[in-house]
Amino acid sequence: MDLRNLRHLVALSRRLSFSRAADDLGLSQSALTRSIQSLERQAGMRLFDRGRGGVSLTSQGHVVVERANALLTQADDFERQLRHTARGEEGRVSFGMAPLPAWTLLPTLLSESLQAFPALTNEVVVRNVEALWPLLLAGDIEFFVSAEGQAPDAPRVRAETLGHFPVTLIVRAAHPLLKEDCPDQEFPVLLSSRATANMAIFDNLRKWAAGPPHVVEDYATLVMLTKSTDAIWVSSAYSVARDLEAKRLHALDRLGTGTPQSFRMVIYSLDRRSQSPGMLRVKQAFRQQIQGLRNALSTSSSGTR
Amino acid sequence: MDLRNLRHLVALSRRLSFSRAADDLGLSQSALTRSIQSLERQAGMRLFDRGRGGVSLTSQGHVVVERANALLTQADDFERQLRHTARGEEGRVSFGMAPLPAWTLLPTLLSESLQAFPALTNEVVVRNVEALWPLLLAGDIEFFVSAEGQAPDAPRVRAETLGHFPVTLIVRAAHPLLKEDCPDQEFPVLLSSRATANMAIFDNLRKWAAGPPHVVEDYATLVMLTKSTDAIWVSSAYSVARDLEAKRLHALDRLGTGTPQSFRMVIYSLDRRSQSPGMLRVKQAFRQQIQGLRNALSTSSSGTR
DNA sequence: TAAAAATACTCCATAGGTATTTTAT
DNA sequence: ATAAAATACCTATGGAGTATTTTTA
Repeated sequence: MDLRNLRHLVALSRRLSFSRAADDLGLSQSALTRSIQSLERQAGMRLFDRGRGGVSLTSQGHVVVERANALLTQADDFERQLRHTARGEEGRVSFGMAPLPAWTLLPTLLSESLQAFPALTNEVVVRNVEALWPLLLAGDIEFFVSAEGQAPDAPRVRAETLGHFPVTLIVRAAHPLLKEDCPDQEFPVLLSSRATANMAIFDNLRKWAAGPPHVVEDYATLVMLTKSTDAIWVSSAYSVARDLEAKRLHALDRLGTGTPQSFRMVIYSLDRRSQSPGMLRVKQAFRQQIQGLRNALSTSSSGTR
Repeated sequence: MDLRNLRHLVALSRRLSFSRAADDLGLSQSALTRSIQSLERQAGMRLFDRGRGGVSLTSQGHVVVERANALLTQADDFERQLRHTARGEEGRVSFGMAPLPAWTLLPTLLSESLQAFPALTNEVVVRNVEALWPLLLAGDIEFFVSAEGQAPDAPRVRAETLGHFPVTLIVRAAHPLLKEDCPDQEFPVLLSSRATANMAIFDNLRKWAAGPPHVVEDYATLVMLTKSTDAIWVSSAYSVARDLEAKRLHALDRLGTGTPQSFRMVIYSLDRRSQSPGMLRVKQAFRQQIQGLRNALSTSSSGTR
């Protein structure tokens, strides 16, 4: 059953004239005649009565046209949904996020997605990197976003850079270290991930750090702690852009030369799996967001000249 | 959007192997490969991930396959309904019947139709011939069945013979005329149609008839009258086969030579309209029924030898 | 007789087949 | 190295166009 013939059928049923209907369809009259003939042959019955005074539907024709219309409607729906799916505006995206990128990027992404593409189902898992790898390898998630780190060596993994996050030491407003005449003094250190504990930055921190860093995965808690104590939070300015802007938190310019000023935010996926349109959309959205953060921060810092 | 491609899609989604699926479809592996490629090109996205360990659906593929399945199901339904409609097992038949054929043929036809083809809607109008012609010409009914008569000359009409009905004079059991020694006596005459009043038979009846015939269109009334009075009913043995068989009514063998012994039962339709499968089915059913009546009556009359 | 549908023919796009090459484990 | 998918090349079916004939009111 060729849908093309059915489209011809309904066109003819509307116009009740081969010439006019053919015109509507952008076909020649003869082509339409043969198409309908072929359809009638397949159907095994006459669908139209031809006469000088035009064309009329037979009683069976009426029934068939109605059903053909229903079928064509569903076929059109299918094609439209197909286009949406191809654009990642429909369907499902399952992915993972490490806490820092989740806190930084997820709220904006989801609020945009929910209102722009209500038909797209987002399934997001927020875990630490160690927990995300097995999910990726098992195929439970299509990709995940985290700071660059070492991949398990077994599988073929595709790692694509989303952008660079500045490494920032964050302290509360009116923190002792913000004063010019700060006495040498030790402060507790907060981290969101154990992985960060091995970075070169941390060695540099030893000067003011009080003992081993506290690792807390929950961002809300970290923000609250940093605001209410003298702890130094090793994070990224991007993750608290709002609070920095409002001067509720401050960036400490004491990373020390020779230590990396930023880290790479990476999207990990299995290279044998193709990337879904939804994933491509998410990837692009994250890159734009990071670009936006970079611009916002550079203008605000140059704004305080 | 070609349904063929979608069938290939679902076949592949079931087998998850191009070779196997192609085999299922009666296609070569290369043809299936190209078909899926073409589909993916049209869709603008990958639907399958190919790997040595077989083939797997992408997340979008899953969604698309589900919808394709729904669409194909409806397409199959469409085709099945099309076949039914073509066989007259579904759809609608609108037709008319004159009282005599309606009484004789309709109950059997409808009871068979209702149980065998519940999806076929029957719309039957029972009127006298004069009332049926305008309905036919207006297109309200597709055909009607009545005894042969003169058609209005205006339109092109197709008249097809369904069979021959015997003309029968019918009287009650123990009617005076059934006795050997019946005295010359006059009896009232019953007709179901004014049209019959002009037939040659009626002249012959003058011998025993009492005045002009009574024309009654309602068959139940006619049967009741005939059974309870000495009236002579000019009808057909076919219309009261049951009562004749049970000897509640009797056929009077006094038509007289030279008068027609039977009349033609005809199905009238407009020759510019094609005949619907439903009409063809009804026509055939009527012919079979008339054939059956002929056999039943000839064996019963020969059975009383 | 004139308007509309049906046919005759031609062309070409494409689905499909066979044979072969590429790919991934 | 091998099994499976992708490609190359060819054929044939049928959808569509132009020109013409047939039909019918």
